[in-house]
Amino acid sequence: MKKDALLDAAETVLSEHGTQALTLAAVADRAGVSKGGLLYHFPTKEALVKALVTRVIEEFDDLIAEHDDGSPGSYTRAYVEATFTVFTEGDRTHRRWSAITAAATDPELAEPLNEAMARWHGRGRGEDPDPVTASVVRLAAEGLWEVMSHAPEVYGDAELAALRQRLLALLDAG
Amino acid sequence: MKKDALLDAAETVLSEHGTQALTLAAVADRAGVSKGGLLYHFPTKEALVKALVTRVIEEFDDLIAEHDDGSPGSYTRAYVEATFTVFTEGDRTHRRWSAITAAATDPELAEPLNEAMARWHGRGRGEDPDPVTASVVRLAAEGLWEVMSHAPEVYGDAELAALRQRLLALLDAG
DNA sequence: CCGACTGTACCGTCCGGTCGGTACAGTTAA
DNA sequence: TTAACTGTACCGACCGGACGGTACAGTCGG
Repeated sequence: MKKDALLDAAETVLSEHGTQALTLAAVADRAGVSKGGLLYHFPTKEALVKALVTRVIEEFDDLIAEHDDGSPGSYTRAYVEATFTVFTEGDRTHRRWSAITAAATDPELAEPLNEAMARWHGRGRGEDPDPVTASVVRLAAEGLWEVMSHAPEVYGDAELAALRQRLLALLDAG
Repeated sequence: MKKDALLDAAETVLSEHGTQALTLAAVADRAGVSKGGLLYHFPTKEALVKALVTRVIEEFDDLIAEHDDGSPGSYTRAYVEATFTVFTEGDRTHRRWSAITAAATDPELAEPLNEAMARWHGRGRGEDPDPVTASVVRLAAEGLWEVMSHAPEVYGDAELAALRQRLLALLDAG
């Protein structure tokens, strides 16, 4: 779909030049389209950003689902695996994510993000054997996003691997 | 100092109306000062935001220091305590923090924040007995910021208390 | 011909930053 | 004593540019 190409362009602009560079003109330019053309598909900038956010959330949900075999307690494990998949992919998936969430700080733009957060970290889901341990593990994965966004030099490949192993081990021990 | 009053005003605007409401006019208005008066103290908006960020970082550093008794492995424990202090304070300290970090997504504005992140999560600091466990615990604390900002309903007082206890227990067991 | 789609010219607003000026509290010096 | 001068704090009108959004004329495949 053409919309996806436009969203791709928006993501590129965002991750290359930051939040305040995300203008309709810049996105249209990047997509090889005029501003009018862009506005035809996304009637407003808010619509564009909202689409950006929801797409990225869907992507991550899919990634979780790929690792979730439905067994009890499998969700938290899948969440961990999905997170580390993003960071070990040579692809800058996590740059995209960080840039997008940064762009969605304003009022209702964050709404889909808040909803996703509540879903990802909500308790009462997979009837974890040890819910507190599961929370700790999920929170650590969440925190990793933050640290990798602001100080990627802190965790190299080796540390990431050790971290992943430890988080999974915690789930097994719980 | 007058500058602190201006920063207070900026924080108020930020946490009440979000990032894009942070205009020089709004801050000046909130502080009961004209735009010119505000610009006198902070020659540019970037200077204002940077001051905002560094002040909040200092505050958190102080909070950590309050809980750090210097004993081996004490830093990570202090980091956890500082984090939970912020969330259990009736004060909306964490709203302020979230709002400010959200405002500092752009290029060099995030620099002090990145430096702080690297410091807070950098290994090789307190010669932790079990560095991986310490990392997990710090990351979980970090993740808590994110979750509390976007979905505060997920963790109530009871869950927070349980979480805190568990994180400290992990450090003892490590 | 028709509707999906594109391009361009333009508008209004908002916002960061500039600038000339004011008020006033010292300080100096005749 | 007082007039000239200086530095600090602050004011508010204004400017220039950017940016979101609109209007509208065109294009092109079916």
